[in-house]
Amino acid sequence: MDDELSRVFAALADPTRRDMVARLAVRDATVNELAEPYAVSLQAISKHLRVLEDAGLVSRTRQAQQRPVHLEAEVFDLMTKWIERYRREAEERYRRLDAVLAAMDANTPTETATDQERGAS
Amino acid sequence: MDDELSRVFAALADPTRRDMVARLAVRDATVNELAEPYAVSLQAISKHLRVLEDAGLVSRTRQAQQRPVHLEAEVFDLMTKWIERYRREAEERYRRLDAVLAAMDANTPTETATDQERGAS
DNA sequence: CTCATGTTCAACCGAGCGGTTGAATAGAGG
DNA sequence: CCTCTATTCAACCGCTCGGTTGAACATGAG
Repeated sequence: MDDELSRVFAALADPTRRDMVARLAVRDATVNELAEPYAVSLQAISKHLRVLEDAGLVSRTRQAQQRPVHLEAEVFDLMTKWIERYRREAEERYRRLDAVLAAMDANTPTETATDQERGAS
Repeated sequence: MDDELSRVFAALADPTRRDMVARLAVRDATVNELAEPYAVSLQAISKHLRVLEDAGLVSRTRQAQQRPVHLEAEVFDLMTKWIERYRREAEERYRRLDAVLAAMDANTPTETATDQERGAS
């Protein structure tokens, strides 16, 4: 299959699955309980859960005939780390550009501004 | 189409697109520059960029024949907010469970523990 | 054992995705 | 105008996805 990060992002790219995650954040639930609000078959929900499980977002135990679904918080960190890393870089770059523009505005527009930009990279 | 959050998650579910985002976090780039490292056609990269653009992750301007691609950091916040919200809920629930277990360990294991859990929900 | 409940497996279907190739468009430059 | 470069459009292909239905499996209860 694909790498874990891809699986996690793909799993959350579906509104039904995101909604299930949101509900599982409140409390564990069985497949039937999870399926109740949606106008799709139980099998479809079962498939969605498989996707979430493969992504490591949920785990399942057995309890009599039921299979309670539990949200695993750790995988979220993987995403958050990835996102935050590049968001920070992008924002830093944005601030740097702001500084450059401010410098260009303050000083005479010479090559100083572009030098600053290169030096910071 | 789907909602924005779905588009963003779906866009980042592809390793090539995530890699492009990573590189765009460092500096803007043209389609040709972006395509260079990958063993796929230029048209495939063009499609990937369309996906990223539709998700609001990148923007494009025109500069002579080139179309420089620029990473937009704001959309990352949308994801981060969604993720953090449910991660926090899940972790809080986990801590609560820990407390319950600790209480069960400390006191005589009566119905006190389960009462606490119900009361906290 | 039998039965009801809860869940999953299997096969199928239409839509969309990531990739291809070939042709078209946009703009700079001789 | 013609041409070269950069990029996109269009049609197609194989695969995966989200959904369906019908059958199978797992387990607790009578």
